[in-house]
Amino acid sequence: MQERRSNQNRRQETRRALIKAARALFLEKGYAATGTPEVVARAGLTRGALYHHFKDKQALFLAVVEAEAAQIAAEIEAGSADAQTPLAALNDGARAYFAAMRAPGRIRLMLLEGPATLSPETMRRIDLETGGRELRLGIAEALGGAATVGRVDALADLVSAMFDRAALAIEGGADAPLYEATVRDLLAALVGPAPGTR
Amino acid sequence: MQERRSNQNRRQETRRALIKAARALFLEKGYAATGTPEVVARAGLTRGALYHHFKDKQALFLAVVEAEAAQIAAEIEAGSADAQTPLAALNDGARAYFAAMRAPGRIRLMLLEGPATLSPETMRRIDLETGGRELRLGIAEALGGAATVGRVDALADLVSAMFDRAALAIEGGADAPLYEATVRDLLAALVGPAPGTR
DNA sequence: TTGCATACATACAGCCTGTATGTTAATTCA
DNA sequence: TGAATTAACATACAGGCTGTATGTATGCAA
Repeated sequence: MQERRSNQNRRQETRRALIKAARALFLEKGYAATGTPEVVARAGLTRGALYHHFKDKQALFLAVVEAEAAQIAAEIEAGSADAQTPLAALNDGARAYFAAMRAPGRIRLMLLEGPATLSPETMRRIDLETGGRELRLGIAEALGGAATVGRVDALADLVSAMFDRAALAIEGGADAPLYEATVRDLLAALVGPAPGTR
Repeated sequence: MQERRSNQNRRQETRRALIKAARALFLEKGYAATGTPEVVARAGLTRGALYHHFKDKQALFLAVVEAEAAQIAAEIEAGSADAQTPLAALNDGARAYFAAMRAPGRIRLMLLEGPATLSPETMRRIDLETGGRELRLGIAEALGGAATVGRVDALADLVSAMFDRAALAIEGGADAPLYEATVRDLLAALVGPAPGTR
């Protein structure tokens, strides 16, 4: 009664099982507190399989973070698809981002351990490959082409930092509506110092 | 030929030696890559001494981070002491902060591993106990009492996040003048949407 | 000076990571 | 089709690190 599986399928399934198990544990206990023996036990495999598919524990962590980033990006896109104006899209995106970041463990994974363990550059790359473009485009559009590319990038980076900090503060028990409103106001002030936003 | 030292002095000196050695290694190689054997070797002590003075490796790390925060706060205060207006003080403070963060390893220590290893709440507490008040006061003053306390806190937090991200980006090779200018403009827009800043 | 507490040093147990080696199943190729 | 090769794992091992338990000497207090 042996299951007959192609190597390709086998490989794919094993990788997924490892990433899934690791994701659950990294979200629950964090990177350092999660041992590879625990991961493979949960996946019903052995450490041999893990180190066959991933160079080291960090590579597994990277795979988990990339998958999570894609998931978060999808949630944000779903939440900001039908906005009328660029500013509205930014606001909807911000709301969706905060909602997505409420998932347990995500903040530690994506905002704390990710940068510390993988490097900010890696996180930035992942962000740009997944959801970060949206923000950059939104800001560029909202600024109406009145800014250089470099400036848009810098602004998007700084705004993204504010989003992250707001999410962090909210998880830490801060006044969520206050932070979200403050972010909204900053966005409005930043993007269009013209209309009567105040 | 025995040195005759009081227990109080002995204790103080040992603690300092441990923190100094740990600081050097944490700055150079990071928290996870630094082992306690290496720390005590550098300090000319043994692990027994370390675990006598600190509950665990994290407690030593906390001591290092607190000391470093105090040092950074001092550098910032020295660099922004003689500003004329609140906005000028904020700008000088920002400049001094960026300068302070250029010290090798500081960004990893204070912005990456600190939050990840100790928790953002702890880092926030340390920040408020050392340099963070300055920023809050500066923003409150610049806003001219037109905002609630909670709002000032949130704003200060978000602005501080921008500072951090800018420092991070600059260390990562980003265009430093561009980032610093963008931060300055954001500060100006935030504080006084009145003057002809553009 | 006698007894206790403090400041360390030494020794040990447990865990974890990464690698080396072994085994089985799939794929390739003659 | 069947032998050889390689991929996909499992098992076993070495080294290092953390935290604790235990031992020792020195300061301190009565």
